[in-house]
Amino acid sequence: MRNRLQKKANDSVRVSDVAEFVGYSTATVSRALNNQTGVSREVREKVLTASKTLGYLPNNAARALRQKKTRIIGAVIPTLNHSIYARMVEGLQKRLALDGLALLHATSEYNLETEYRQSTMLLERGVEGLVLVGNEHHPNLKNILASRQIPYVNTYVYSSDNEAPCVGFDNFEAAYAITDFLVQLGHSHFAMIAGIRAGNDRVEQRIAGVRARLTRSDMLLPDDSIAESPYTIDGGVVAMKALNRSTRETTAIICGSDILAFGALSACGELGIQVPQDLSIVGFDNLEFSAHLSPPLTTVEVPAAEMGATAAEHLLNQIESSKFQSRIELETKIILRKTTAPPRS
Amino acid sequence: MRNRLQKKANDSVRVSDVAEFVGYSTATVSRALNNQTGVSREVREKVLTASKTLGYLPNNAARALRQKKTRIIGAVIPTLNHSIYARMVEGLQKRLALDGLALLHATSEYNLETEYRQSTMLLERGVEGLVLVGNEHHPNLKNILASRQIPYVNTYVYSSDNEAPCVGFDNFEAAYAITDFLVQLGHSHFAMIAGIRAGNDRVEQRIAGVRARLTRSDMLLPDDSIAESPYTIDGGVVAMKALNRSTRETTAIICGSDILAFGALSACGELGIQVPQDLSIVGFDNLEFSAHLSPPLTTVEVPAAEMGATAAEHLLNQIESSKFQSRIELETKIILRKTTAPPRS
DNA sequence: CCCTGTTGCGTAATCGTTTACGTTATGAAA
DNA sequence: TTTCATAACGTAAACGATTACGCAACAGGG
Repeated sequence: MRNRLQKKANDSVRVSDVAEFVGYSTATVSRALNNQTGVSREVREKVLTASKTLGYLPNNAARALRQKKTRIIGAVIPTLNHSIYARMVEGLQKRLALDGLALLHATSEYNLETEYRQSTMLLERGVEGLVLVGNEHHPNLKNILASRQIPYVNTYVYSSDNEAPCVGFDNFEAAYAITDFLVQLGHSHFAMIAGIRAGNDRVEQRIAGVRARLTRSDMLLPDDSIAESPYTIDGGVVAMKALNRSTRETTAIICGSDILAFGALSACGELGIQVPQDLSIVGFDNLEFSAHLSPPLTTVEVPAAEMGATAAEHLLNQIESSKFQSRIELETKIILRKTTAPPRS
Repeated sequence: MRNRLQKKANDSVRVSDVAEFVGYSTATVSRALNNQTGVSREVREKVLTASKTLGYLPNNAARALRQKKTRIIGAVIPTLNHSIYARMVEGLQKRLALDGLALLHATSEYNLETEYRQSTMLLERGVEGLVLVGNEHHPNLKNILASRQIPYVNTYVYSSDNEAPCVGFDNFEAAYAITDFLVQLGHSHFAMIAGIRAGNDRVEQRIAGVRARLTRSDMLLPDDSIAESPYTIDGGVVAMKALNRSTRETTAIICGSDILAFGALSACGELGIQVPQDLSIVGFDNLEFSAHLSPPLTTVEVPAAEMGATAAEHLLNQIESSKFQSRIELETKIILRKTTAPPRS
């Protein structure tokens, strides 16, 4: 018995083995396993139990070759180290799993060249769709995706006139809104701690959003009150100290990420700057720790996991129905906490 | 010309297309592309440039089917939301990419049943190796991996007598060491804020390590001074408050993660407990924020990215050379900062 | 009784590579 | 000159699934 059931460990059991075992053809077995029509209930059940007992697992490569479907989606994100992206990837992966798709991902390190290389690598792997971050990509990428008719979606970005398919929020508007909130509080001298602008269009859009709101009230955001900084706490610390030296009349600082705001807050502690009495600070992302900073951080909530799930559905729609909503906007929300107050006097 | 080069967008270019283009057989083209011997330099270069201009990308499914190699590694981790795992996954993926392998991963949510399901899903995808977290798994998992001869490695765990292949650190020893450090400082009344024990052997091992060190000095860690808590900041807050009610003579708290320590520290602020004067607190992981807490957190550094890279190499060795070091120990290190001090009087 | 449609199943082609095996040409050795 | 490696290439058979097509058997309508 054991002899009969247990094949040589190395070569696994194929549909032909199952077919032989139940005494039907591979065609019937295949139809039974993929529950297609044309198989009697009786035979189908035989096949199912036989494949259980034999320990059959389908060979995905063969299936993919024949069907021209890998059931794999790709994603290229800046980094997993940033929890905002990790959460998106997790949301993406879980949503895809519901439809039996898997996720292959790679990191770009905020570098468009790297993003391009990783994307082609994923294409070689046969991904049926691609999730990217931002609107700005290597010029060849769009072409190669178009020529192979690979659906893709840009995440973390949205605007009503966006050329490419996108799932995300309007960075300009979000920045505009949080700036508006600070202006309403009475602030008139602003600074920003932004991320690195090169290869990151979201940073540019947020800067533009802040500027637009300030301009409306005849205020300015001069270049020297924008600190570019990598997305690390230390980066926020350094940027805050630099701004403190160069622009002393500032009463409100808008950070491009809660990570940077954390650093800024930490630097304020060192510098003896009282938040929010001397200085209001806002962040972006609403990370877990943000509610627990002292004082708790006012910030903009970004629905990262939902964005991943929505991106997944976006691609699924593109693949299956070919009629789909190209641009999907997700809500951001200002989370009011304790790092903001009207400016002194 | 454009007519000649541009195929119908839908069906992509195959090696037969390249072969036809250069006037050689598919065998030669294949050999040239995979730079094997038996192709003249001249022809090889023709093939290479032709495949560039035609935009040839190999079909991985066909290759995988023929070679019986998918060049995909799988990983099942508890969650990506926890940066310690995200960092590992990133390290893993990058190391694999160096050898042209891709990573498929799924999350288990600290649930062994889920871990098992996700693992079989990855096996169907044809992963050639599996990265797991911890030593404790679904009883079937070991069997199915053995019967298919799929190499695997348990991460985040190490002991010299570990049955399974592992890459990680000795949780027992690490906990022992940090406890020893606190005992040396003069502490005698301890509490722990641990993670959820169910389905997480690392938590058990750390508790055992703490207990072992205390026992050596005739001290105890009673059950009611261990708070089990999910790995969130809020979880740390709640646990800290509970401990504060039940065990008031405690002078040192060992947290199973910096996340929990963050919450504990935050709760101490609320409760008016001075750290480190009234209470010493230590964490685990050395996350980015830990150096920026107030006071900065004394903790145990865990080399997450290195662990991922090492796990990758471990599997690569298993796959290729079949002789390999089964257990690999990584160093942890106590990071001494400001949340620890001798107990009051 | 014949005709037709449907159900249930089998045969064999197919997906795009890699590769075992053959073949030819070339040069060196005998 | 003959022989024999060796290098460079081609032919065709895999790999393991899915699926187009075909063939019985059977039921129901005429």
